[in-house]
Amino acid sequence: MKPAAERLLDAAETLFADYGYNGVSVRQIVERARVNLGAVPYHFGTKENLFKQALYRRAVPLRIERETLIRQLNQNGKSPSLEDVLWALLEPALRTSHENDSFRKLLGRASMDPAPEVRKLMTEIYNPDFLFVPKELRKACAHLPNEVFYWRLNCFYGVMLFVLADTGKIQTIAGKNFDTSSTEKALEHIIPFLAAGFRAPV
Amino acid sequence: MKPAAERLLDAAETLFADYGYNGVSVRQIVERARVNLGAVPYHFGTKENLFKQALYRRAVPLRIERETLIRQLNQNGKSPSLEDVLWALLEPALRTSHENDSFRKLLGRASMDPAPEVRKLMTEIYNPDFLFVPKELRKACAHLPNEVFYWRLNCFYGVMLFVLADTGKIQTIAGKNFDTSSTEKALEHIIPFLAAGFRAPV
DNA sequence: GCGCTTATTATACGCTTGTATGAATCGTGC
DNA sequence: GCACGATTCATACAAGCGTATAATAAGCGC
Repeated sequence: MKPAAERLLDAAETLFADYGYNGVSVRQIVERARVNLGAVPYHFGTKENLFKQALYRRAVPLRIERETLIRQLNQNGKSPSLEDVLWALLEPALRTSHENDSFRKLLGRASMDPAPEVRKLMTEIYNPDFLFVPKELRKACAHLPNEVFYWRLNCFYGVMLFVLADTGKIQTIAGKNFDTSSTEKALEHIIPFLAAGFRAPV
Repeated sequence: MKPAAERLLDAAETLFADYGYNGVSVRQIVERARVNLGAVPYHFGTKENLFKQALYRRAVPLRIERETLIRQLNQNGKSPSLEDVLWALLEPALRTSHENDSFRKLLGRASMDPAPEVRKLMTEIYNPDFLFVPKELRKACAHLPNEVFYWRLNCFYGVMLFVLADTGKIQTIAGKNFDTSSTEKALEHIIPFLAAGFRAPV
């Protein structure tokens, strides 16, 4: 059996993803993890820190992988295409997430969670991305005026987060046989959409 | 001074928009509304119903307005352009919302709130849209295969909700002088992006 | 197999939560 | 100006919350 701290992280990941930070109590987490209530103060101190660790456990490696991918793309000599950049930005998140449904949702939903504790953590962990992601996209869209670029970047984030969060809205409309579980298929559809959007005439 | 029930709805709208359903207590709402605690059970019964009424108060008129706009578009004889349909679908939500920041956020964020109570209400109120919105967009994108269309519809919802929710992410990146408060400007940038995405070659 | 660190347990504390209720107050038709 | 329905009020309740802690158990180098 996994150690208690790890089982707590697993349970926290799933529950926070499904019900949000304020929708889950510490007692619900320990019950799912089959762990004593005192284990939370012992291993993590506070609920907020448990949430933070559950997020960091996967988000930090993911961020590093994304940066590595982009670096490789740039090392190839010539400047990468818009599609390549979009792919490098989206693929790690989508793949990690499709290997692990809970974390995909957690990442997507936490990015939109208005709770101050969550917002604080998200800007903390994604401040490096705040500088990195736009910079790479900017290079691939050098011709766009600033204002236009930022509005389109806004659209990019919207699409990315909505796909990650996986609210099931599309299934409700398209029916159960519509499949969103394949990373390749998701990228195959999303990237052309976004690329066309970024390339739209001003 | 406004009656207590209305002030409760106003306070609920703002607070739920900023902190989420589970991030706000009834006591915080009555304090902001300058109303006695007992007024909530008296006028609304439960917290959940207060949330529901705060949502319905503006969401129902908005939905009706959207449907009217689309109907007018179709009455003009020839079938409307993709841009026209996108405009009719987005404009009421964005305008209502820019006249009332709280409700914009509330609508966008509630759409992504994972709390079961919220999900229940959102599908309840937006079931008519679930049939309506896609049908209109589908007509304007008749050439797309089903699977492609639904993935692009997914992107559409992502963009719409992210713009509504207004998380401030773009300001963090683009700086304070980047303005998202103008409805016209928002539509002017979002619609070409989405239209190009829907028109991307398969 | 003793000793010491690390982990787990049961339990308790003070506080906040949503909701309920009976008494006080208000507004208004007569 | 009084009576009566509609509202507002202070207060109470049980349940759940996050966190703390002292006692117990387990792991392990020696």
